[in-house]
Amino acid sequence: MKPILETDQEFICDIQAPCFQMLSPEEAELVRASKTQVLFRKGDNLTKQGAFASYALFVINGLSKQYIEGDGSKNFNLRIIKPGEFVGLSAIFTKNTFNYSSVALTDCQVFLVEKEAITTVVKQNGQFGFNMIKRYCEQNANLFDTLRTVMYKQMNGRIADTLLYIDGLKAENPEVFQLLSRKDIADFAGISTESAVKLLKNFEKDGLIELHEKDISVVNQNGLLEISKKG
Amino acid sequence: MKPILETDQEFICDIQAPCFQMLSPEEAELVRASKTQVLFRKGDNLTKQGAFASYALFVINGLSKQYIEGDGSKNFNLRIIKPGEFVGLSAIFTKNTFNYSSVALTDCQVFLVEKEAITTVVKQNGQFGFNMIKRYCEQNANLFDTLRTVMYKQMNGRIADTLLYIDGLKAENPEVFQLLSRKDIADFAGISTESAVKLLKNFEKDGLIELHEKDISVVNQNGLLEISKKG
DNA sequence: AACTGCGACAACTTTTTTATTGATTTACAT
DNA sequence: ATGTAAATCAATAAAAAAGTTGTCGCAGTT
Repeated sequence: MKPILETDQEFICDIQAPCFQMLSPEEAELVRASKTQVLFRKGDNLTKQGAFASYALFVINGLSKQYIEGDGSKNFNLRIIKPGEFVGLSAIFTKNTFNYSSVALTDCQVFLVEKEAITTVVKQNGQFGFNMIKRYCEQNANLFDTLRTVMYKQMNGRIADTLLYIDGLKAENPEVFQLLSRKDIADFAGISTESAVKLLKNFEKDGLIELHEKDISVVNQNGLLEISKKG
Repeated sequence: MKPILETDQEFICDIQAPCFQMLSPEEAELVRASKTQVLFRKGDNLTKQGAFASYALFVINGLSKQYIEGDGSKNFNLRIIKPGEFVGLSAIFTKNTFNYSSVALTDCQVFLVEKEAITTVVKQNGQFGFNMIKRYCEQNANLFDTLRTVMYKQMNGRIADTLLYIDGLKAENPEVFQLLSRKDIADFAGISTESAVKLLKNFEKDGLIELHEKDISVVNQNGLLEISKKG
């Protein structure tokens, strides 16, 4: 009888991603030894806000969304996680719980790498550490932008930001809008679902975007940038 | 500004569950110090098969289901997890990955307790260890039963087993059937959804059960037991 | 070869979820 | 007080998921 596979080990049996290319053979071996590969199905949680985190996740393929949970069921979407990105890095060096949740928008093949392996390698390999820091900085900058948006902009500016952000992912992932509901878009903008629907219609009427079922095309990017700037 | 709570710390601020009553004040303190409380919303994964496990979960309230994932999207449901039960114990003493997934059927308030705290307490406190072993044994026995069912029984017997199992939870959780889809029931019995639907209809026709929307009442328990025995 | 048990597929119905729209209310800012 | 931004509510429409049913075919049994 064929044993039931916990993860599809054959699918990607080694560390191909560019981010791991700079590791020495020994370091690669260390990571390899303390990693496991998991297939998260569409809808599965990659991380749960508040749960203990003894590892970081590295996405090989598939898209997921990262969000913070508030009271009630009001979530705020932070970003779309793309292949080649880490999730849960923050849990490694500081807090030992995840400070956000994330959920797979499509099936996702993911490496889990234990904390110790990452910290060891970072300490040994400056280039790898540098990359890690760079990722942190980018995330940080994005968080500041998000915070600014939430604090100072109103509906129009927020949804414009959201549309520009997601549209920016469309080149690599043409299907990205199809994966998101109106509620998801609203949760990115931090507004109510109904408001999001109405604003999208307005934007379409104003010739800024086009709505085809769930897909959205940005027609007038400068117009959206304008609205984003006005706030 | 009110800080965003990661978990509802106020909701249950101490360890009330009977299972923790036997701990000495120091032991309780150890557990308390290395625990965190998380609200898993309906549909959230409590555990993901194959992911690293550095903690066990203790369910305070809410129901969830535990299942193993195969290839494709064929899941096999193992059990309903009730308040007062542990999830992921197996990951603590042996393997450091979860060997099953579980998902919240209702919102679930859950303690996560770090591995080390549990092992320490078990080593110190024989009574607590004894309880832990007892839980293991029960789970083990259930797994053997399940295995037997899967190996030797056919559809009728399997679905009878499933109905008897879930019906047994109804006293404490009258709504349990409403939380399960026909696919869920099929996945407990290890048969196709369509077969499950047909068999349920047959059982109703034969006066063994009654179907009201999603709820199911066992009318003739002995009949089901009979079918279960016949296999 | 005929039979049995059961999954797979297809067509269809029902239920649930998501999306949409207008009307109303709340909360600030002026 | 008045106006504006945006959430909430309620009603409906549309889309997606779940449930149902009949038919077929495969794999083992007899």
